[in-house]
Formats: sequence, structure tokens, C-alpha cells
Amino acid sequence: MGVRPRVLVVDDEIGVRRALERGLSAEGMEVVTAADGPNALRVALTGAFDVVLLDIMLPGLSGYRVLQRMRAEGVRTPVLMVSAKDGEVDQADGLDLGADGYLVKPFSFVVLVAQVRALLRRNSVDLARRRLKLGELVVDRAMREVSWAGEPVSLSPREYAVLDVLASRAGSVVTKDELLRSVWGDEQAATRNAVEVYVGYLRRKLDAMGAGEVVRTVRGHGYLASTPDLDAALGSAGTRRR
Amino acid sequence: MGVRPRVLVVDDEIGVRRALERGLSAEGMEVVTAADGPNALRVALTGAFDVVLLDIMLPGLSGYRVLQRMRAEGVRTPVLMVSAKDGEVDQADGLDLGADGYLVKPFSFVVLVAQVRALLRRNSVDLARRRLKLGELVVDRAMREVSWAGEPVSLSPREYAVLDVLASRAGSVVTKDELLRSVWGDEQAATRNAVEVYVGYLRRKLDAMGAGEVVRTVRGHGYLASTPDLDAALGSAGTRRR
DNA sequence: GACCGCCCTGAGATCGTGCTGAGAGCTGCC
DNA sequence: GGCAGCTCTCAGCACGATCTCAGGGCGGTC
Repeated sequence: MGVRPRVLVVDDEIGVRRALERGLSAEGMEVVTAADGPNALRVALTGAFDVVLLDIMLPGLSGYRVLQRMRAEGVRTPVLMVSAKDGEVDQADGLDLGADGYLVKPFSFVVLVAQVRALLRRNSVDLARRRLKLGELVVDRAMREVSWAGEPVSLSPREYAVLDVLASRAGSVVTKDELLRSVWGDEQAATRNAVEVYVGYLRRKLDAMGAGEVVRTVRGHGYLASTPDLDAALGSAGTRRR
Repeated sequence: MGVRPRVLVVDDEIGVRRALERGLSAEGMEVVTAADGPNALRVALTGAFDVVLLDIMLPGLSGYRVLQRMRAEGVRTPVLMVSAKDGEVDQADGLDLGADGYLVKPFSFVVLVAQVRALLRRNSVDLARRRLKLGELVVDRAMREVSWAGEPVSLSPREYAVLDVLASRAGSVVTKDELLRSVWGDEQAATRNAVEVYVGYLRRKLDAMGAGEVVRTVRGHGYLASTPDLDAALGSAGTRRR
């Protein structure tokens, strides 16, 4: 598991997104945001998050629906529902759909962080979110198996480790140094070129399955695992900067 | 959920205990109650519960302390804190101590049940595992006996222990270090090669019964116990078309 | 257009991982 | 004591995996 926990913040108000992004980043978490239901769902289905903070009132698809579809697709990421509603029926609904917690607006940031921490702690116990998905690409962490459109892709341990890191941070650029650190370890036994070589191997194997374009080079910065879908969900909203 | 979930209800007011006992029983749960801190702790430390409902204001030992001691003793039963306090600091405290949820009195029974259900659902995965099955392979943990297609397979204690761990985590890769830890103990008296040797022994015996392929090597990662059936069941979720 | 720096790739020497047979130490049983 | 079964180490082998190196392409900048 990566060092920094990754949190997906879903809210339609940009002010809320900004505030949470700043606050949670200050707590050492990596924050990705989405502004509406369909995009939130697309991003959440990658499985590349440790916690999802989900507002209920959303354009396009309500928080309930997003949660429901996530669970239906087998994504078990802990979800913390956030809402202005405080009716008990709503809470019960959310929890029965598989939510892991409930916050009522206006909430205090301290409580929010405590809840998120509690969910993170619990998740680190049964470790290894099972699956990461990027379009047709599936990384099964339990079986250490990768497949594209159902066809298994045979990877060496190193290749797998590199892809795992990239996929677990889908939609974010990962620098070569970060890859060196998380795949090769802190002692930096290998050079940056090794990373390039392994990304090359990966691409060759993925290309052979028709899965080009999944791992992109961001010249001067590093590598980015994404799909057109994800690009749209994250990029158009203007939530990712830098 | 197979068996009836067991819930421990801790509250000093007999009225609350009675009400919860009746209500949760009606929901199909088995309820045990405790009225003060020390007793609650004693009972909870048995680990024989699926959820603990823990009031904070308790005679003898506060709910916080009970929770703290439970976690300190390694009891990981999900705990739902219940309290009249609604100060945010208290919530943060409880969650940081390892609570899994927080309810403020007066709470509605519907919400309570929903929370309990959520915790049960999360935990329900690994219940009722006295007998492990992988296709034709059956591991009877009570008898410490293994059979393939009804035919008994005679294993030495070590061989059995290794297979037990692999089978109990069927569908997930188990590293050699994990096997060393759970079979040989923390002192690591043996080397990794011992694991390889014992997997070798296991395979030889299983192969002789026609049960090859049950224990697979995942190069660079460890060993994986699975069957084509299991692969399909687990894999299909990831392969599902849209 | 010329240069520089970043990135990719093929070749190939080296390294590591995993499997196996042999056998040494131990224990318990006859 | 002698035997049997279990546990575990060791050394050797095969093969795949790893990583460096050198050369070349490509993009950005002046």
C-alpha cells in the first residue's frame, strides 16, 4: 500500500471541494475530487481509493445511487456519506446500501478527520483492496493477476509492482523517483532508467493485448495511468492541477 | 449470515438493556447484556461476539476504557459507541480508540439496527469456517483431516498446517514470509526454503491423489490455493461486461 | 537548424527464485 | 539399540527475471 492514503471527495459545491481538499491534504492525504454523480462513479470504480467522501445531493446521480452501483460492481472502498438531511430514514438507507459512516452537514472538520481516520485504520487491517480497474484493465491484488478484457496478462514481479503502483494512483502522475521508492525500495538500488525499461516492458505486453494508451508518459514529470473516461471525469471539472 | 449474529449490549440502565434486547432479538440476533464496565470487558474479551454496543457512561470502567482495553488485548470485534454526549471531541476520541461507529442518544432504533447491520455485513465474510473446501479438497479443521474426493490424504502436522493456511486464504496469494509467520511462528526458526520444501511435499501427496494444480506458485509473490471454479467465481466479477 | 535533455529500446551479462534429492538431527516406539 | 517418521538444511540446477549500457529518436528552445 502506498504511503499516503488516497481520498476521493465528491461534492457539487466547489467551495466544499476546495475546503476539504486543502484540509485533508494538510492531514497528509492525497485528495482527488469529483463534482457530480456520473463522474464520481467513474472515478470510484477504479478502486484506487482508501476512502470515499460522498455527498448525497449530486447532479446526475444521487450519492445513494453512486454507492449502490459501486457495491454492485464489487468495489468495497469504505464510503462516508455526507448530507444536509438528518432524517433517520436517510441514514438507515445509506448504511443499508453499504455505507460505512454518516455525517450530517454542517459537520466539524475534526469529526470528519476522525471518521476518515477510523475508516482508514479499519481498511489497513484487511489490507489490499482487492481490485483496481482502468477500463478493461483489471489488477487483482489478491491473486497478483492482471487481465485485459478478461484475458490474463502475464507479468513478472517487477512489472506487476510497477503497474500496481500506477493503477493504484490512476489519474495522478507518478514520478520516476516515486516509482523507484515504492517498487525498488528506499535504498534506490536501481537507476531511473530501470523504471523506463520496466514501463517499456509493461507497454509492450499491454500493447500486445490491445491495451495501449493505458500508461502514458508525461514528459518531464513521470507516468500516468488513465483512460479516456477517467480523463473526462477528472479533467473537465478542472479538479486536478499541477 | 448462516448462524445468528451475536451482539453484546452494554448499558447501565436496565430499561435500555431490555429494549435493545427485545428489539435486536426481533431482528434475529442473539443478545447478551452487561451492565457495568468490568463485566463488559470480561465478556467482550472472549471475542465471541460479532458486534459490541457500548455505552460510554458506565459504572466501574468507562466505555472508552473498555474499548481501549479490548483493543489492547487484540480483540477486534467491531464496536459501536453509544452516548448522550454529542460533543465532537468525544466522537473523535472514541473513533481514535478504535471504535467503528458512534451513536448519540436519543437515537432511533432504525438507525441503530442499520449501523449494527453495516458492521455485521463487513464482518460476515469469515464466519463458520470449521471446514474448508476447495473443489474436491476438504480440510476438516476440527479433525485435522484432509481428503480429496472423499479419499483421506495423510499429512504430517507441518504439511497440514501449511495447507490449512493456504486453504483458509483460498483465492489470495500467501507469501512465504506470511507462511513462515503463521506456521512456524514469529521467531522464524526456519528459512524460506523450508516453506518451499513443504509446499513440495504437499504437492507430491496431492498430485498422487490427482489433485495437482490446487497449490500454485506465483513467482515472486508466494503461493496461491485455488481451483478453476474459484478463479471463475472471483474473476467473473472483474470481467463483467457493461 | 542546431543543440540539449528526456525518453525509449535491443542486447546481453548477471542475478535470483523456486524446485529437488540427499541426508543429518530428533523423537518416539518396539 | 534399531527403526520409522518428521523436520529442516544444504547444494545444485534450470530458467526466468533483472538491470546496465549504449545508441537512437523525439520534443523543446535558442
